[in-house]
Amino acid sequence: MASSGGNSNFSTQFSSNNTSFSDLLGEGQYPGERSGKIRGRNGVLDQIPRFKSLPPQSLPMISPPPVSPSSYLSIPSGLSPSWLLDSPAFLSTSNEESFKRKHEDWNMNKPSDQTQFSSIKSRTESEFAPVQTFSPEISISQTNMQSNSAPPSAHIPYTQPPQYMRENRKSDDGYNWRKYGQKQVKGSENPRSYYKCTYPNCPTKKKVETNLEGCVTEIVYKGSHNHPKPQATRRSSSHSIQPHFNTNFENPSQPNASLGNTQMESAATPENSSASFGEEDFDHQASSMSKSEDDNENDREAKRWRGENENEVISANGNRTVREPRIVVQTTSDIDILDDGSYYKCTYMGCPVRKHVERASHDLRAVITTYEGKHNHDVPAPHGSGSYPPPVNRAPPPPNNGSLAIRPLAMTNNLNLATSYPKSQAPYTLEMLQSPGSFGFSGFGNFQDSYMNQLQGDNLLSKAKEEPKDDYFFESFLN
DNA sequence: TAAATTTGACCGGAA
DNA sequence: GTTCCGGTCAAATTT
Repeated sequence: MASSGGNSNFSTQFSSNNTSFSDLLGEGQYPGERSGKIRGRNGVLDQIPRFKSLPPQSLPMISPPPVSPSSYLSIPSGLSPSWLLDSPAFLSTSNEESFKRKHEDWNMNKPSDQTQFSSIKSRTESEFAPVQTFSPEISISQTNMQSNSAPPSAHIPYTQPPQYMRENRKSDDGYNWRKYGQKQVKGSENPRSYYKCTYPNCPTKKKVETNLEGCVTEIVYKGSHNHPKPQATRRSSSHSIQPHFNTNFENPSQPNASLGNTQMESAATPENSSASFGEEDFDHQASSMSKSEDDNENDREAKRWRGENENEVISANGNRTVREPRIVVQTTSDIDILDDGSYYKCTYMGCPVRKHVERASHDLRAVITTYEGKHNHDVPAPHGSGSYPPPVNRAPPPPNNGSLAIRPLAMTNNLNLATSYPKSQAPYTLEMLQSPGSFGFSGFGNFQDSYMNQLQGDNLLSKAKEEPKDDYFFESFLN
């Protein structure tokens, strides 16, 4: 996916510096890597985190702290990116010393008044730590941003400072997970991590597969929690606030489906409803949405206890695979749908499809999506999947082995295809659902209808509502 | 010292 | 019976 592009950007931008890699590595230690010794899976990875600690000197304005704020921060609506850029923590520093100082500032110098930024800062430290804790779309977007102007920020795989991992133990799904194993699955370059719910006697497990960039590509849940979600999920004092630039199309009423934490499982767990507006600072911003959020939260909580979740799919063997809330951002021409006023058009070259999304007058949560034309191409391939623009004739999806897993559309680096495509042209992830044996209960057709209805309902409402903001947000960064 | 992660080894099911 | 491979265990490591 973005690995090719991202890495190439990485190397390109990096080599463009006169500073050698080793110079940049210097004596600096990776924040959080106290010993300076990185236990990597291979030599390359061993070096990566060091680079993360020392941004190239010629990096532009957003000289990334352990993690590039632009990468990990989700900025709430109403919070201008330029405001962030103007904030002290975003002031450029060009050497290690200043970088460290800045990082310390982030850690130490809390503003006297708990501003929005302080909340963001706190969030950044604790949850947007240098881990790949975001939706793959974000990663891709990040890559795209890099390709345009942004620095080769911290979006580098694998190596997480352990203390950050600690903080990530409790993912944003609200449950506590303990990693008990990791495997390199054959046939996939993506390592798979195994987690258990730490709640006593809770049998729930999950497998989290991440790509080489550390982005979660698949999460499979096994079993159900036999306990309520631990408290203090939504109002986490330690994590302060989670100001998210919400593009959670799956749950439009969630202003803040949290990203971050355990890899990006937070955004991908069944309880991605763990919207985490926590601090007063953001309450007012969230207030307009909080009620519906709470209502939905209650509903989701009820579903949780019934073993239901609007974002999950239950396979024949009982596994639950969770659709991740899409964080989809348009940053380059590598998009499939462009905002065209209240209209959207497919960006595939020569594709005439346009869609019109309008809000239903009788129900503000419903939208009416009208497609004009028909796609003359297949679903765009994931970024870095080998070819882009997407080939018209793409290899069929891998066979479903019964453990139904909907791979995040994340890799697609575009608008959520599931929501972008007319029902008849749903991406293969949905087609997978239809494959014989891939689903173990009857009435799947209804499920799919429901699923699609949801996608074309709630999600599109959100999308229609959020896309322009996404554009504006990143354009603000790029300009 | 406790708690959590890492990672090589082991186990068991499937081919 | 053998091999492969996913899943799990548990000692070592880290913080």
